[in-house]
Amino acid sequence: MDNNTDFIEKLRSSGLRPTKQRIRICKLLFDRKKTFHFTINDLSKTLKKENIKQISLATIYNTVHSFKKKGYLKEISINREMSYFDTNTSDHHHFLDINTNQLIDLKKEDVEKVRIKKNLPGKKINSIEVLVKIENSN
Amino acid sequence: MDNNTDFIEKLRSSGLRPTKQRIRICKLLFDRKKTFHFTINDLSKTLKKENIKQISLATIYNTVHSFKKKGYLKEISINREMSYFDTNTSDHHHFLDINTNQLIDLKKEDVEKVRIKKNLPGKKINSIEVLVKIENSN
DNA sequence: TTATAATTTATAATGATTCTAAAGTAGTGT
DNA sequence: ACACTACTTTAGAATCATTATAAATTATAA
Ligand SMILES: [Mn+2]
Ligand SMILES: [Mn+2]
Ligand SMILES: [Zn+2]
Ligand SMILES: [Zn+2]
Repeated sequence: MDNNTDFIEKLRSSGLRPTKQRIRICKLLFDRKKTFHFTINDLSKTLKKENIKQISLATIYNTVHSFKKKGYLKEISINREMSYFDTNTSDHHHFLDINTNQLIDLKKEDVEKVRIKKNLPGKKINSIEVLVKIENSN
Repeated sequence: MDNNTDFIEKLRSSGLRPTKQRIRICKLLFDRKKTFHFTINDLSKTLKKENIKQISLATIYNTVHSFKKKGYLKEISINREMSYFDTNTSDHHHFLDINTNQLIDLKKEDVEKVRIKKNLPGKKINSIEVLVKIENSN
């Protein structure tokens, strides 16, 4: 369980001044036992519900993108309508439930290592992303 | 090499009236030896270059989405900024060259079958998409 | 040929994201 | 504590891809 000092350190270490807005965002994102997936819209609504004065959208976007750049968040883009951020920054794949639009982590051991047999001269692999769409089986 | 009659048949068989706009789009998309990837923007620019009277953007969007719904095109969404359509409607995966933003087909034999070991009760797999990002290796 | 429904088109609306520039704040040095 | 400066926040405007609208055009069938 992190405390403010940890967040301040986290922000500082990535070149961001610890403002109260950024610390509130840190609390929401990183003060948890488990990692999770969220959209900017989710985050913005949660921040609004916390009564206090609301944080401007621009600050939310800027902060989330800074965290992404610093590697504290990963972005999982599904399509033009759906983009999730992920507090799990390890290398992993996802289920996408197309009935609920929920993203679910696949652990390393849940997916057999993906082997690519094709190789393009002058190019190397940067990353491999697997998205498994699931639906109700009824 | 298809001819107009084939396109008219293709349109008819999917419940679309063969208008000259749709036939021009068919020609561009399907009158080729090899399948390819394109964006709406690519398609729109190509259509503009063909001197003749240009086709409205709304018609381009509507037609492409109809073809997608009918299964004549697949959509490969990379992120909010990049969405490709694919005239290769078979089940296949992709390289994305992050230096050029080019999408490249991976054939079935280029990717070892992806095995998912996790299983959620009440859910079944709808599709598995693998995106392999590549970059200059120099 | 005429009637009807489908289609095309120009244009407006939408909505997520980014930009702007004015007001506020954190860090630094005194 | 105070003042200075650079960084940050904010509301609102701008952007841009996509979708909606509704009037004019066209394909089809009687
Ligand atoms: Mn983004
Ligand atoms: Mn689409
Ligand atoms: Zn995840
Ligand atoms: Zn393809």
